[in-house]
Amino acid sequence: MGVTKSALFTAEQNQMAQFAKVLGHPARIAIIQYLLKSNTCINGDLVLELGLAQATISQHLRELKEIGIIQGTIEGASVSYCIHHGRWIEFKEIFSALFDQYEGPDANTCC
Amino acid sequence: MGVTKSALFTAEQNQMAQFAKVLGHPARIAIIQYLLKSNTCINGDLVLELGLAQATISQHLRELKEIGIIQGTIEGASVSYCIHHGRWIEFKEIFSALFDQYEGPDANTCC
DNA sequence: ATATTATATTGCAATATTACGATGATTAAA
DNA sequence: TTTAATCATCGTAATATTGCAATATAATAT
Repeated sequence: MGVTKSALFTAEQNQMAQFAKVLGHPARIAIIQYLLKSNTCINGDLVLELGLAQATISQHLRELKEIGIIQGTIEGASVSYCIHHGRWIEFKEIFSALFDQYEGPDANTCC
Repeated sequence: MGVTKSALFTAEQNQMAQFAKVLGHPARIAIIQYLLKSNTCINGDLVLELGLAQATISQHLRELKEIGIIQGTIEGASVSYCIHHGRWIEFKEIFSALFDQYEGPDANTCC
């Protein structure tokens, strides 16, 4: 049916999945990496850097913005994007907690 | 066109995106969390826990297995799943590195 | 005012994902 | 051996995602 049954899961599970989903495209990973390196960038920078069409980059930027991991500021005729500090920390902590929860293989019960 | 242009990105970017994509569904987050709590589980456990059909759970387990984050062992008539230690550590480090790369907002250049 | 630059949005085609019933394969129990 | 239990795979319907050309919007420059 193609539609995720979000009602079966907790708000936290849905949020984690939504964030992971946004990172689940190499263009969006590349945009994040570019921002980590350059602090800011505009759509046009990414068009040159990634080799995708302007409309496509704009769409990826929107998804990153919607989940809150980046923010955009109008700067004359262009829009300057950067990492959203608070949101970055928030997701970092959520996923660190997940990763740290793993204790390592249990010799008795592990398959 | 619906097909990701993987050729435009580095192997690392594609790998990170593929892993994030697998985590990008609440059922798969829930499966991971269940495994973190119980060490092992079988398909039937998850059907009861999550409320999705057996075929659907099986499909999600396959995706987690394909990326390597879990492994399955035949245990009589059932299959016992658990976290794949090495792969877990590998992804943990890749994503920790990404998250730690962020230095915080730069007052001069940040938007 | 007009042209230029930069980005967002719309509409569309191709492909991918999600979910599940039905079916098949395998093991254990009766 | 028949039955039940467990899981994977196939086929299919509904929906989502990806990518881009065309167009719209907004700011700046001429």
